[in-house]
Amino acid sequence: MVRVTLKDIANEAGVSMMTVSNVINGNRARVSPETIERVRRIVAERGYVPSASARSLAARSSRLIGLLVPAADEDSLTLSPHTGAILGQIERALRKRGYHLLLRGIAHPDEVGEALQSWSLDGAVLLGFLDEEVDALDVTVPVLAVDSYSRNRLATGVRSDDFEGGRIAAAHLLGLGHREILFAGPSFSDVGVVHQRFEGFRQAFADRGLSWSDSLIATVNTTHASGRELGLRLRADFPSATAVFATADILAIGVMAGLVETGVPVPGVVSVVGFDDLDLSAIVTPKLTTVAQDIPTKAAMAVDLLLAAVEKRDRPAEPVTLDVHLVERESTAPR
Amino acid sequence: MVRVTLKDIANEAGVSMMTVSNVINGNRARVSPETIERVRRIVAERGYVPSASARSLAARSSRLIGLLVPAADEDSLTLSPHTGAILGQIERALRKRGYHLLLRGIAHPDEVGEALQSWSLDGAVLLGFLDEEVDALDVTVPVLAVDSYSRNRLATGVRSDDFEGGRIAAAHLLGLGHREILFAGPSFSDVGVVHQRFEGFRQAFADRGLSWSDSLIATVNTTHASGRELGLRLRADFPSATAVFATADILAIGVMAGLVETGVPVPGVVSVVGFDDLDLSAIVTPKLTTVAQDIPTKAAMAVDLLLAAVEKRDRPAEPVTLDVHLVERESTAPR
DNA sequence: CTGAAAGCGCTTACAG
DNA sequence: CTGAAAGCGCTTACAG
Repeated sequence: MVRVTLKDIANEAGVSMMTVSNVINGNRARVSPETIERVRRIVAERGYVPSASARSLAARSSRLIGLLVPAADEDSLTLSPHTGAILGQIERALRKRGYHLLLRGIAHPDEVGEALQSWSLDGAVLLGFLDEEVDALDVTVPVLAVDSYSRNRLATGVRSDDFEGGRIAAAHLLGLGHREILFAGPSFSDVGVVHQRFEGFRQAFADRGLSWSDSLIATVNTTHASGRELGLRLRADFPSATAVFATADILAIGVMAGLVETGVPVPGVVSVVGFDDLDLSAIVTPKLTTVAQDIPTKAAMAVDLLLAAVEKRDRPAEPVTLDVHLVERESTAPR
Repeated sequence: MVRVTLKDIANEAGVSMMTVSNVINGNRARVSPETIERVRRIVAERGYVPSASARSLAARSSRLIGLLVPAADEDSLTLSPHTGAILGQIERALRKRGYHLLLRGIAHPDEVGEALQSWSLDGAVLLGFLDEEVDALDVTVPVLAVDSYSRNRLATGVRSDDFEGGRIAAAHLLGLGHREILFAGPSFSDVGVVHQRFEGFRQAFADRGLSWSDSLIATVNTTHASGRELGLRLRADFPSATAVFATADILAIGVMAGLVETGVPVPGVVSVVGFDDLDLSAIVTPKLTTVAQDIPTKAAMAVDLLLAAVEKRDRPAEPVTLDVHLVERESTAPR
């Protein structure tokens, strides 16, 4: 099986390779309509597919975008439900614009540069990296970090309005009469997203002239398992808490599971609010009240901003912040 | 920013490009230890990263594997929880073996060939295609279809023991005293996986010398929403049914939701068994009894078989079938 | 153990 | 509107 090449098409059409190239790349102004027609027909007949590697070697552009996701050394990709949801959307947006997607797990930050260079990627979307990792990035092509608050000028961020999300979550619970509200999430010295949600959370107290006891913080991983553990020991460790704001749905769902296991009804005794609005969150019992992010828009925006930078051969534009809203379901009740 | 090339390294090391190439590709036998050492050092110092497109143009191999997933025209990828789980594992297995992954949504079957040719992919994993689509495939590089029973010699299949899975699901329900068991799944004229599960399901009845009324089939999509709809109308449409075997967990969970919404307790009045053992299935209420597939092994096996074929420049080996087992949780009870 | 030459399949200026 | 030449950064035989 030998490959059909530009030269084959050119020979058969009786024109130069250049002309075929122009037809294929849609430089219509440079070729006569009849030639275009003839070349098109032969391309279709012969089933010619241009070689992307030859093209990317000769041109400056590969039309390949990396989707880079952290991958602990021995582990598979961190494909949380949230990551999975955004991934599918990104592939689609890219495909519609004629780009291909290289999916790559990153075990060590240095691999980012290697991944970019190796395939001459035109750009990359970073999904799930810590701000400090994004800060340290030194890249030569446009890069876009999802859910990042990094100040690195080489990587634009796209994220939801995490501050506002934290604020409305707390405001909702405060409105229901709760005052002792536990903030549960990963350590946020290094995760801007969580930090923002925390600041918004506190703002809601301030807005009401209330103070919030900072002993009501639980530092946990963003997993169902560690949420469950927290739920199991909640009454022991935080006896005064009547409500929990968890920084991710999967975590909130774990907390509910742990609570219920120890006989604490949700929302009867403890109310729980999450963040994300996963599909899952409307399925569990009780259905989770949560701060909804617009994931399709986030993915579309990420691709738009990144490709704008790629196509202008420019650095990415300003960061973008997307609206969030509260979805009230069954996991919260008046105190 | 100009790229560091083979030639730069060769010049600096005072050797030919060929020698550098040999060092980089680990042809150690062809270069003296001192030269290797010197070249290695310079490569590290200069941060040289080989150009994958140049390499794949010159060599026969791109070390790029496609992960092809159906994508309805207007939709994003069909990234079900099951697909998402397997995807992360595949990326990891490939990365460990020095391959890169191109993720591509396929809107029309013809795009498979185009995707393979465009980037000179060394091979591809097909995830979630119908058997009839795999049947029609005419490819020139090794291809591996996950969950396929296609007879296409050009595409090897890897799947769980779906027949056995259907059998143990039904045997479990029969053992609990159920006799009127609904089979709920997608139309299986074209999906071998579902067909196999159905045959196993019936086998369990035959094993006990029982007959099964084939009016107890519900054809539904594999989504939570259509499961819920089935749950809502279950008592009306199938009044005799005391148990449901759904061919996917996400579907089973939807059925439970619909049932509970109409006041039918699970497993009090109706028992439900799923298939997959998603993370989700241990989280929902009641926790789902299901047939567990070994997804990490399925992914690893897919990659192993595919790369064996790629590296031998051969067609894929024989199809592989993986064991399944029943995970008893809370959604089933004696009749 | 090491190297000079040809070539992979395209695109990019530059001419006409 | 069309083309001949050079070159992108590698690897593959083939020599020595």
